Formats: sequence, structure tokens, C-alpha cells
Amino acid sequence: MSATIRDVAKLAGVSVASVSRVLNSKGYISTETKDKVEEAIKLLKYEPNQVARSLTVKKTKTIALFVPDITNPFFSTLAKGVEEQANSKGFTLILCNYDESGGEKNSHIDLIKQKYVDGIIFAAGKLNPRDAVKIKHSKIPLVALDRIPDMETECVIFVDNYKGAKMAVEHLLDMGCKKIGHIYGPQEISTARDRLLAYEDVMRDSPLYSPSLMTSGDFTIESGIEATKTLLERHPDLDGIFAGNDMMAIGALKALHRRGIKVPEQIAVCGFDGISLTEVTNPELTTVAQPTYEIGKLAAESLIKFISDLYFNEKIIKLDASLVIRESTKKIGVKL
Amino acid sequence: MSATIRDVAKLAGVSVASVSRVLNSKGYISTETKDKVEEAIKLLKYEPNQVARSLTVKKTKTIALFVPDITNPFFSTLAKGVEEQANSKGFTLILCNYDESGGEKNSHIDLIKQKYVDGIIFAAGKLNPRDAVKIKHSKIPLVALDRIPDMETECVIFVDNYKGAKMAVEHLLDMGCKKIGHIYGPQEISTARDRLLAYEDVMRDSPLYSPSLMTSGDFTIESGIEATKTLLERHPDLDGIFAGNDMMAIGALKALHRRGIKVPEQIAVCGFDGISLTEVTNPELTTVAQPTYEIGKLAAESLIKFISDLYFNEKIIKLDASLVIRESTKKIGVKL
DNA sequence: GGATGGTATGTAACCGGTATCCTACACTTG
DNA sequence: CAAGTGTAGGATACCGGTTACATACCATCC
Repeated sequence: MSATIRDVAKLAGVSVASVSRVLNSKGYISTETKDKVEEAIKLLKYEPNQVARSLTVKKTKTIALFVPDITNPFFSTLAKGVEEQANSKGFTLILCNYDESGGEKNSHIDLIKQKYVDGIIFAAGKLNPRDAVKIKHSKIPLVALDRIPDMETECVIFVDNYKGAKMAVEHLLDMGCKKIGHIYGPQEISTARDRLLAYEDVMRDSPLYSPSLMTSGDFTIESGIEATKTLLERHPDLDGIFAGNDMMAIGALKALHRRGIKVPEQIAVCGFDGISLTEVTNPELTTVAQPTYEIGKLAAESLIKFISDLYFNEKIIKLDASLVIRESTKKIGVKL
Repeated sequence: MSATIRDVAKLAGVSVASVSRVLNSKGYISTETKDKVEEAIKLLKYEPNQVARSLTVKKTKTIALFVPDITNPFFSTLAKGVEEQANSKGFTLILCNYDESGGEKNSHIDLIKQKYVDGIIFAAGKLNPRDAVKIKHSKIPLVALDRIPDMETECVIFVDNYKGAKMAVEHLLDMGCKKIGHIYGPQEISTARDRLLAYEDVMRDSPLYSPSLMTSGDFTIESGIEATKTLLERHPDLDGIFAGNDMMAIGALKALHRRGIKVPEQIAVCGFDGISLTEVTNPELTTVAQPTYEIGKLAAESLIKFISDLYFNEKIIKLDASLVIRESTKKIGVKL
């Protein structure tokens, strides 16, 4: 169908090796042959076959992104960052909606393993052990989010969750909150642990501190609603909620609204992540924003650099989150 | 590094052809050799190299999804449907965040063209002419959303936007609204046109109908806010808004809230799309929900079927949208 | 008993690139 | 002038599969 390198070689009256040299600007080539080859390429509308190329070089200019749920705005923002960076470097992105439970369905890892994917960005919280072994065994370079690097071909990017969470709780205190509850996420996930830890460290000294001010959620809106109900039952005099992520904070907002509790007047609410949803709630939600898009971009950039040069400039990259103050914590006339 | 088909053949004491036959359950094979081969495969932990395979069969078990913005919940939901369906069929998904403006950056189409991508799902609104030609020329099977099929290798899936919009406007009338404004989306996009058309058809007979009840937006929250301001200036007695999509409806909600106008008591608001955001607004938003996830699933299913059998069961698939009634239109004590 | 046909398997060309190796020429340079 | 070096380009093995073709055996059938 479409032209091959041999067609080009024939038309230009040179060998395939010379065409290849022109294509890759590699090796010695006279300007004369170079021109002839380029002429032939144009004439035949030749485009090199990437698959054939990949077979020998064992690279495909393709990276894979693993996310737990692309529907979650945090991950779609991340994906956008990754995709745009990858594209700008001539890479193609494979999207894997990774459900750690695995089950009997096709494992994404099996599917991509023999496709010579150049690298993986792993943004899903948990990795099931079977898949972890597969990845490690495959030696595919990896950039992970929020975990400890344990192979050579691995780089980790993470946001300082502890510091971010600390800012959030301190902000609530600044706004005059005394009795602040925390809805924490699944403790298998390190980010959730760090946020809880920061909350405890800040609050421990408070005279009103109590373990019953902390309750669990699973990062969904629904769990935020439930957790808020629980907190209100335990502490009717609650005046602040720090949720482990934005989705649960939105749940809190919903639960409070249903009970007719005014935010922020009666209870201030703060989330974590900085997803775009926080701008559409009413009241708009104060949150600790992660530079999500940038994380994606940076992850792709680091990975591609590794793929090209085979080393990571930095194995651990730490970023800061920033507090975005909105209506949900703006108590006017803070009483001291 | 890892075992090849020749290693397996050698260990099993057969030819590579026989191994290939076992691998693809194709051609005659005695149970005896089959067993030997399978034994060798297991022993060597052999996994066929997909790239080498692709080179001859010219297929990669890969499909590409083009979306204008993965960050938009509508498209991420779609993507999830596509991804899960593709994965279940052993296919891998390439995500292309397609910005029709193109610019000078790498064209996704160029990037995937020579990678033997088996098919494309095109969900981005506009396709720039240069890329359109490229796709058509490449003969890659395509499933498109909301457009007219114009090649053999094309199938189109679309939701009956007209009917859906009609339901929305009629619902607003049912709720007692008399003066209903419409914020329409970019008219180059057919879905936006159909929704506007339905609005006009339903409202034309109303005594209060006026072209000034229609104003434009660009499908973003911000434009929804602006459009709502415009409508309110023109018609202070407005009592209903039908927005061309959910994002603009959310903008409307915001604008109304800022002016202290109560929804739905004073003005009822209805969106279109059924994105998950509509459940987090306050009040929750009535919307015409598209079966977004299912569309994605169906698109992938049709495409993969075409790739396998080389024909589409149906070239045009029409789906229905459904009205999801929530707080934003629940006028109690409808006056007649 | 030779022709026909289904079953089983091996050989090698092929897909379309890359890369190694080799030849060849034109220069320095000691 | 022989040796060394930089430049140019051809021939071809190779990557790891698939598949067309050839071969061979064993039934069956007229």
C-alpha cells in the first residue's frame, strides 16, 4: 500500500541504509544523496513505519498512565498534563483505568508488556502484588506518585501532604474554629495517612481535642455525607470540618445543607486536592490545591527524559500544595 | 532477553510454524505437539511479542480516542466507557486530547498513523480540515459522535438532542414557567444547533416568545454566568432557563445565586448532558442526561466489531437522552 | 493400485525498518 | 610512500513474529 524505505531507496537510486541515515540524521551522508532521498520521500509521501522501527529499536514512543478512575477530576486533570507533555515530545499516551482488585479481566500490564511501552506513570493508589511483580520484572521505567521508589528504574513525585494538611487545619483555627473534625481517607493510602497525621499534630494540643473528632471515609461524596452525619451526632457543637479530600468535603457540604447548617457561619469546611468541582459548589469550597496538572506534566517530562537518557535527574520530587481560601471557610466577624 | 518463538520451537523440538499454530489455534496441530509446545511455553515463560506480530498482521489491538478535553466530566465518563470496553476485549486505548486548532505541535494523527492503530473514536466537536483529510486518507476505521458518516469505514453514534431538549423545555413549562430563556452553545456544533432548534420549536407558540430570550455561550461555566446576566437584563421577569449544557447551567446557577435569586422558586434551571457535577451543585441540577458511559462502551464495541469483521452492524446508532428531574426545577405549588 | 483429500509439520520468505560490517576514496602525516 | 583517518555508501543479517508453500503420511474410493 504505502511506500516503504525500499521504494524510497530505489527511487532515489541509493541503498536503504542511506535512506535510513537520512531519516535518522545518523552517520555520514553527502548533501547530494541527502537531497535525492528527501526528494524521493516527498514524491512518494513516504512515512516511516513505526511498528517496524520499534521491532528493532525496542522503543515505541509510547507511555502508559495508570489511574484508578479517570472520571475523578483529579485524575483527569493529571491525565491532561501527562498527555499534553507527552504529545509535545512526540509520545503517545495509553490510558489504563486501573482497578487494583484485578479480578479475572485482562491485566493492563499483560496487554502493554509485549507492546514495548517505553514507560509507565503510576497514579493509582494501590497496586496489587501480582501486578507489582510483573512491572518490576518487566523493567519498564516507572514514575510513581506518592510511594517510595524501590527499583532503579523508578522516580517518585509527591506533594507534601503533611504540610498542606497542616496549613488547612491552621487556617480553620485562624478563622476561629475551635472544634474541628476530620474525615480521613483510606489509611492504606499514604496521602490519606499524612493528612490525618498533620491534623492530629496540629490539634493534639487543643483543649477540645478528642479521637472522636476523627472519622473515616473512602474519598467519595457519599462517604463524606455519612462521615459528617457521624461527626454531628458525636459533636453537635462542631464548628469546622477538614475533609481528607475534596469529594468528601463536598459530601460534608451536602450533609450540612440538608440539616440546615450554614457554611461557613456555623461550620467551616475545607477540602484537599483543588479539583475544579470546588469552584462550583455553593458555597465555593476552600481547599488545599495540589498542582495537579503540573504533576502530570512533570511526571511525563521526567519519564521521557529517563527513557531518552536512561537516568533520572531526581529520583524524588517533592512539590508543595497551596491553600486556596474560598467562601466555605470565610467566617466574618471572627470571635476571639 | 525474554524468550522468542524460536526458543520455544527448539525446546519443544518442533518448527516455529507449529508453535505459531498453537499460539493462534489456527491450522492443523496434533494434540501431541500441542502439548509439547504448551509445555515449552510454560517453561520459558514465553509471551509473544506484539510488535513483531503487528508488523505482519498490520494490527495492534489498539484504538485511539479523540476528545477535546479529558478534564470535562462528560468526556472523562465517555473515556471510561471506551477504556473498559476496549480492555475487556484485549484492546489498549490511546488517549488524544484533541485541540482542533492544531497549531504547530505534533498532530496526534501523524503520531498514530504509522503505529498501526486499528481504529479511532472521534468525540471531539470539530475536526480541522487538514486532519480530516489525513484520517480519511489513512483509511483507519472510525466511530464518530454527532456527525454525518461520509466514509465507508465510519459509524456514527448520536443522542437525539432535539428530543432531549424538547423534553427539557416542556418540563419547564410543566413546572409553570412562562418566560424561559435559552443559553445556546456554539452553532458550529450540531448538538448545540439541535438543542436550540428544539427550544424554538416548543416556545414559538408561546405568547411570551421572543428572540431576545436566546443568548449564546461557549459551553463553559464562565459563559453561562455572562449569558445569564444578559438574559436578566433583557428580561427581569424571567422564570426559567434552559442551558445548552450542564456547565453553562452551573454558570447560570452561580449568577442567580450572586444576585440573590432563588432557584427554583423564582427561576427554574435545566441543563443538558447529565454530568456528575449536576449532583454536587446546590440546588442539585435538573438535566437531560445522556447515557455517556454507555455511548463510550457502545462506540468501542462497534469499532472493535468492525475491526474484527470489517463491517458495522449499524452505521448510525441513535440513542435517547432522559430527563433527570432534581431540585433546580422543582417549583412547589405550581400556579396555573 | 493409483488418484484424491484430509491431517500434520517443516522450510523459508516476508513484514519494514535498523545496524553492523565492509569497501572505497580522499586526505593528511611521519 | 605506506599507514592512518575521516567521509560516503552499499550489502545484508537481524528484530520476532506470520504464512505461503512444499512435503509426507494415511485413509478412502473407484
